[in-house]
Amino acid sequence: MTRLVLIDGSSYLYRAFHALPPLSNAQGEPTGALFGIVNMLRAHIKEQPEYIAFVVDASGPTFRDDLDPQYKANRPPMPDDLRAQIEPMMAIVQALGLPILRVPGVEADDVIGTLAVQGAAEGMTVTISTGDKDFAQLVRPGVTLVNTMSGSRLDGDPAVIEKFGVRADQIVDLLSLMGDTVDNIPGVEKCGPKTAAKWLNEYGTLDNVIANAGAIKGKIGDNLRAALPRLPLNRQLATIKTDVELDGGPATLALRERHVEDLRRLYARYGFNQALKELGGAGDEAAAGANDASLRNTAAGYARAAQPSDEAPDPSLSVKGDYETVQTRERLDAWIAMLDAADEFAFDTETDALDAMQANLVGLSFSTAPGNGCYIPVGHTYPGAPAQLDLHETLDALRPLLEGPKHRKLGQHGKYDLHVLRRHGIDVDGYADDTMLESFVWNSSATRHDMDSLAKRYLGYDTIKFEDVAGKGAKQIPFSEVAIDDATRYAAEDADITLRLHRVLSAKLAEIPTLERVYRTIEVPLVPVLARMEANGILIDAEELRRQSADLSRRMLAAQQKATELAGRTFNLDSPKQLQALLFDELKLPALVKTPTGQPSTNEEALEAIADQHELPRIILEYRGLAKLRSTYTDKLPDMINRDTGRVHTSYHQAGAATGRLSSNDPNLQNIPIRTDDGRRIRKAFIAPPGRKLVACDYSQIELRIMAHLSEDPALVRAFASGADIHRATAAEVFGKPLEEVSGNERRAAKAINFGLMYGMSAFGLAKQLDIGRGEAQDYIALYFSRYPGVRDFMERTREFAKANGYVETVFGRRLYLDNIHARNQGLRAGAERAAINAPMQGTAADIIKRAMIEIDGWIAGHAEKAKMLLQVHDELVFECDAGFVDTLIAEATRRMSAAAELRVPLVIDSGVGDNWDQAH
DNA sequence: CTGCCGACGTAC
DNA sequence: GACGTACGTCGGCAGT
Repeated sequence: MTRLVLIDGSSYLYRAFHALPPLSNAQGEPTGALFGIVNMLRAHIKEQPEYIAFVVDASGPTFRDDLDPQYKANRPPMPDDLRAQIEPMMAIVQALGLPILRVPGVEADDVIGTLAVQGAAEGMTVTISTGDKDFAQLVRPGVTLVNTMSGSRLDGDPAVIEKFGVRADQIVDLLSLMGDTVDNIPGVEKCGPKTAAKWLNEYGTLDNVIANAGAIKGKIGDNLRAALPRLPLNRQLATIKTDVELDGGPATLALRERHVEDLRRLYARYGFNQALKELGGAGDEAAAGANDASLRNTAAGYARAAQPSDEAPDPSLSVKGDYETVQTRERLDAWIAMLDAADEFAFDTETDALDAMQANLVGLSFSTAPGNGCYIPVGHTYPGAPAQLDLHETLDALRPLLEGPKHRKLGQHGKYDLHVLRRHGIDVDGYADDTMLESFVWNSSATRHDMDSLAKRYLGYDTIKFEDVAGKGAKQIPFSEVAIDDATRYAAEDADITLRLHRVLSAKLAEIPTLERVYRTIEVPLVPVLARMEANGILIDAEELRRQSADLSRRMLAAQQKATELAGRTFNLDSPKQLQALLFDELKLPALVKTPTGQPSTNEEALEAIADQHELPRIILEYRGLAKLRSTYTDKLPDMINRDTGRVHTSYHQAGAATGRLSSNDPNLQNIPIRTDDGRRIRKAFIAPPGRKLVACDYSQIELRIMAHLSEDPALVRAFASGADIHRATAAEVFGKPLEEVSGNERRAAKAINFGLMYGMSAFGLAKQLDIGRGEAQDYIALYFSRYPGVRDFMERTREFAKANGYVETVFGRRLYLDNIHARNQGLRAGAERAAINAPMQGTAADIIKRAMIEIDGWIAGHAEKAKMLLQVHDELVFECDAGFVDTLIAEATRRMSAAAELRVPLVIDSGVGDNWDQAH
């Protein structure tokens, strides 16, 4: 078979630049992207293809620019550090003997497409080497796609379908629907790969999707219809040409002799020592293809890496690793020696369950350098599983490394591993970096910070997925039953990739000192604090909840019977759809509120609006309230009690909310009811054990205080300084009367304005909130701004900052990027502006309480028997402590909470004590 | 039976 | 179109 390799130089250059750390040579010239490219090229040459070409874009416009002036219009200019690597790259490609193709007026994509089709037609085996997914459209018999950076390979329709959900011949249609933000091609709003694939699987082709656009329901259907005129153009832009006029065909692209002296000079200049070493046997073809020994887990590899004086290990971040399964005491000791010699290493644990408070350890993995890694199985139990090291012996041997602060430990979501290890007797110290948190601080707007997503985003690397080794759904097996070879590939890769990610992300954070500081002084120290709070858990009175459930059930049944009677038939009160049919079709009640999808809503507001016309809406509201409490709280919480501890252990998600807030899940203890009497009763079931008390300390009006601080509004700052009830003071200010003459209604209005402002509320929203006219609401707001002009200026400044910079920041420098701040879509843009106004306040509050938690945790460590921190609810901390320690705890905790930030207004803490959480308020 | 999404409602 | 940030439950539906 004759082989033809077509290398997409432009895509690799960009991807290598962004995936690799900003390396430089001894002269300070940037070499990161170059390094990735050279490794990729050497891998291809090693295969000795007969024909090969390195294809790059020529400068100047192409036919796509003629089709759409906006094409690639929002591409940022090439970074200088990347531009500087182009000439050296071309020189090395030349010296390696690769034909370079650069065709004016034609994009590299189209050159590659044309040559691929010609090559396949001539019977060649064609490999397209690229980092660009768009090329999947060219996969066909004889044409394979590879990405050496991620190791992925598409060699036929089954592989394409697995990756994209459609056949290769449908890829263009898929891309047309999705659009491409990088190339500035607008697709169907909200239509990603999943939706596009779904449509194509249903209708086959883009033309058929267009023909049936009327049949697609919902908002996404509207989006599709709105995009229809654009789609044919998208298809033209997305289609890679296969019929470009070229001077020569594939047969003119023979791999030439390499120029050893040039290579030697170039490799030396850019510090590619490994490649240089392989040149040693000049003319020896085998040497050129030898694997990079420093990346392999040979005994020699360990010895080299174990020498601190040795040069840094090969920093390639984009190759597949080579991993060892550690099954003997000798190999364990060898790894321990290597870990001990490293300043920092990445670790990961594998367990048999997702719940860190229940999971058993199945194995551990470690990595000390990109590409290396080991997996130490200690708990695989399937029939025929090979002998493994003893769990306790292994942990004891690793204990000095893990429990000492000497080595910097890196993890991805390490809080989980800290829990697992603690429950197996290892108290980790020196947990120094967490890639999930690095990613979160770097860009909190990104929704996913899991390792698979980060590897893809920052390394262009496709990781082995959990389901690849353990299956999914009903067929999923616990990790303890995964074959050890599979487990090693998966688990050691986790540690390896964590380490590589850290190299990339820590370099990024270092570029922005405020972010680095948020990460280093807030997020990283918070990890063990949260782990301790989660481990503490809170005691639940299950009997009390059962009684409440029974009471709720009784009242639900009564409501249900009444509802059936009123409706004249049975129906499911839990079904908005059935409710909608009953209320608006059968009973002909007016549908005054619509859901976001345009359906008549049956939500609280809608039912309240028609409650004076029929008895049923009121009954449904009654039922809803009861059902919510029972299903979400009184029935569920008793099930969440941990069998071993007898307590409920929530899990705090540290990278969950873009503003920097924590979130809580399994169960969510940050939304336990408090506003209604029925709901509030649930808090009576959160209790302290005999002889102990629950203490709750909360920041009084912290976000409004932050608004006063940020806006520097004199009247608002003065109001807080005076210690007055802030809503009353606002009412007095706005309505122009003494504090004591403010009516209840005026205070309520002022409170609504205060809160509404922080959320970017409009007059429309305020009117709805207060059930007043829109004009009246507008008057209130105008009056408010005339009294607090600093607040209006602050809001305007914040919007302007967001528009100019694309992000807003907290007092401590945490950033929130606002992707939609320049959106064409008015609704999206307005939403981003509201988020911009809210985030500095919500985010600063989050920073402050996190700082307080770290300080309090440090103090409480010396009193661990007497007091424990249990819960955080955004502006509140809940503790459990000995009855005789309450006063000390309140004094010490409130002092630290107040001192967590120096603002222009005081930070006031309210506190309460009780036998349960209700009393403690 | 499983997985996903919309609707709804709880918290701060 | 109109109030920011979360999470959990349920019904409904598509697919296995």
